[in-house]
Amino acid sequence: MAADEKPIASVWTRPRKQREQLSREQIVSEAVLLLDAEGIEALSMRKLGTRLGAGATSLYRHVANKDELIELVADEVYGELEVPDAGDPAGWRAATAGSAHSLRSMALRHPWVASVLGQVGLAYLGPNVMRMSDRMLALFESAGFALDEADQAMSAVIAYVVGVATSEAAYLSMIARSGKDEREWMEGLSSTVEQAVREYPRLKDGHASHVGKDPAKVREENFVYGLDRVLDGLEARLSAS
Amino acid sequence: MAADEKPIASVWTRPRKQREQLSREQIVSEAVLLLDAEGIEALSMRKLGTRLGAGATSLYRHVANKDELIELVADEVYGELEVPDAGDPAGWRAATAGSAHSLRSMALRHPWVASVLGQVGLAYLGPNVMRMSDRMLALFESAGFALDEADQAMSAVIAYVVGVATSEAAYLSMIARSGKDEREWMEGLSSTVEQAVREYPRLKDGHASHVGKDPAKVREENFVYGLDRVLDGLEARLSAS
DNA sequence: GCGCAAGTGCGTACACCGTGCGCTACGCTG
DNA sequence: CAGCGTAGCGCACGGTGTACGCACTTGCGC
Repeated sequence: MAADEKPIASVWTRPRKQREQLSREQIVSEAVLLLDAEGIEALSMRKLGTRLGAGATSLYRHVANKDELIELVADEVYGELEVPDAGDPAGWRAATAGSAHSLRSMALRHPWVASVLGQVGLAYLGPNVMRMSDRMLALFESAGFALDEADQAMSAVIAYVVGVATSEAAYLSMIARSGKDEREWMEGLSSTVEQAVREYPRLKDGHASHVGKDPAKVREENFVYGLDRVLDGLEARLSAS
Repeated sequence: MAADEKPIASVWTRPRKQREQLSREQIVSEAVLLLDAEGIEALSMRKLGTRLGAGATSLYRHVANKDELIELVADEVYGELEVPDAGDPAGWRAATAGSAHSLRSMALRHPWVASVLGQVGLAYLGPNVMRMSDRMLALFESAGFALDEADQAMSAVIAYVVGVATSEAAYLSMIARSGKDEREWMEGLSSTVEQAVREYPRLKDGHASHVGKDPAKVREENFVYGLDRVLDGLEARLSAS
């Protein structure tokens, strides 16, 4: 022992330099992990800090505040989207449908995105959002839309997908919170539904016609149906000019 | 003074029975007011209680928890929707378009709804939601859709409108938080936008073509464009059978 | 090699949140 | 008048976002 312990203390006791050094990228990607695992309401600066082996307020050196973190995180997952290259005009419809499916499945992979879209806007300045907007716009231009209309057409498709995904994601996270299976959950609620639906024969029949089917498949079919209608409408517009 | 003050005390000093009596309806409608005035992040049980002249925790006698309150509040504003009666099939398109406009303008009147849709789902059991779903379904059935397809068609239209409204509402609340005018805000951001958009000529031109126009009008036109495409797609489907 | 500025992490603190619990006071039924 | 059910409330607990100032490390100019 003896003597001034401070300088010795040794490499081992000293807290590894002064932490491994945080970075914005690290923070954002750990936040995505946390969000995927526990949902939006479980994201707190403290918990995220702990996960990174850092104190709660250390994150503020790299991120202005929680809202900014959420914007970063939202843009991050937009980076997962796959938008095909603009090829021949004939492939336009398939390419657009592919992008739409990619967007939907991203939103279902990260259901918390849906609860964040209403705060964060959709198309704002994040590099990944911009890149994917640009690529989609290229798709529509190559199909024959003039720039202004291409923008409107793209927005329409995105709006449709976001709308579907919002409602699906909300539904799925509700189920996830209950800890049950999608099927179990529907069975558990069926009596309540029956009662609520009593006065509305149309809704009742609608519900009845889904019973017994695979809910995930039904959701997918509904998505495709609407997407086809949107694309039909756009295609008609295209061949009119 | 003198004597046992209790029974006298008089109607005036006595704290008005024991408060005016809260009710679920009162709570919900005051919550809507608060949300409209200050946005979603300003809604707290304490603040809402105070506004109602009640203690914070008194609300829990009428509402299970904050999440349930939010579900109630969401259903409440769905009650503002106007869905025309199902009349002759010819009027189907106009009636649907009317419903869509009604939904969009509700969402812009109450921009917080957008940030709540991702948590609350859309179509779940609230009486107002059910009533409006039923009426819209009637619209599609009277147009000639079979029940199952009517349901898909309705969902498609709603998804589109929700998607547009989500992004518009997020955008508008962002501006509202900044305290600026929509136009001022866009000007304040224009240099940032220009920089972000530098590498993407398509996005750049798209932005450029909007400059100087009335932003609210642009948003409305974009909405109508997409809605027309969706309705075109549905109408085509209808005349094919 | 040294000293200093810039940048990073963290402990503390504050104001606020949702909500469980148990007490009180009222209005109603018998 | 007794008693009971119910509504409101004060308090407390554990959690939140984040401002602030201190301690330390790192990198750069001499």
